[in-house]
Amino acid sequence: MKADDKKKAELDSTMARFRAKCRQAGLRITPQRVAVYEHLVGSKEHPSATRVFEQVRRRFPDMSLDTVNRTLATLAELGLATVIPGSGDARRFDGDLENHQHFRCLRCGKIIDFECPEFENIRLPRKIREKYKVLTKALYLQGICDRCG
Amino acid sequence: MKADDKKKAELDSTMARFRAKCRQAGLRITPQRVAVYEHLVGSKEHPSATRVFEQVRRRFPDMSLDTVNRTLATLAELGLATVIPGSGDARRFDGDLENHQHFRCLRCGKIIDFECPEFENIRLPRKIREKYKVLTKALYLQGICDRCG
DNA sequence: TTGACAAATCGTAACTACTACTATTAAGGT
DNA sequence: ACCTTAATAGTAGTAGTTACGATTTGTCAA
Repeated sequence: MKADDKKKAELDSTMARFRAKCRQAGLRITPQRVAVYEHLVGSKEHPSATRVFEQVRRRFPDMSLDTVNRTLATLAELGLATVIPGSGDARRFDGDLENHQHFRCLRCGKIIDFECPEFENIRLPRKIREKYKVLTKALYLQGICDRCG
Repeated sequence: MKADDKKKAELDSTMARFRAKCRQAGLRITPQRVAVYEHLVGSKEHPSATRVFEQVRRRFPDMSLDTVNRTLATLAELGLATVIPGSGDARRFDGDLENHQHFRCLRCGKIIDFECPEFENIRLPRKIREKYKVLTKALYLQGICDRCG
């Protein structure tokens, strides 16, 4: 199973980076943090904190939702995860650091990844570049997905 | 004061469009709706529902927050207002229908408008255009503003 | 290894944003 | 002016997030 081996190697290096980042920031590597992060990078569903909690709880029955929330916030601060733009519902998280954008279905809430090189290469207006410190730049689409349309 | 006259005329036509849209959708034109909409289009601060409530309450002391929330949702449905992308805090609304984008300061929460023709002319990937029904497209920036930086 | 320290966690409570419900009010057509 | 019914005020309920104290447990150094 070559494909599986490759996946496993990828996960290993991802986890190694996670550990490095934590150590570098003086953060402890707790089983809870590892579990939350592992779940996030292993999931393609862009989960909310509650969703992560439900899933991780199956392996750590007495983990608290607060820990999940704090951990996700920490991961976002470390740059190991991002909060996906939204319009007022529960925060949704993404552990994929590759440059990509999101489409959200207004009916079922599903979030779909896509790439848009044209957007990534865009030049922001001078007024913005010079006056403000831009930390994140996202193209955010909303609409109806194929299953709901 | 020519400038003032022009502003007044603009507001008049904006309110006329509001009335037309309501009538067309079979919605009643209540003082509360008018007050909320007037405040929204007159404000450049991209207010949250609570903020609108606080302001409008000064003229309508017994208006309820629920009405503000419902009205803002209605305005968004009618296409007279938009919900600005965010990362999980209170929804912020915008009554400006001109095509423009938003920068949000992570420190003070201020939202700044800007235009980006390059973005507006962007061509979305085929995969997205063909498979999904895209209803809104936004460029969303986060960072630190000039006053906070 | 063991022990000490401090960070992280659990459990729970508090808080905020938003939504739902019911009785009452009032917009808009006749 | 009246009647119908949508919209509102007031309030209660729900969901998401944050805060706090007591306890646990990584991490480091002896």
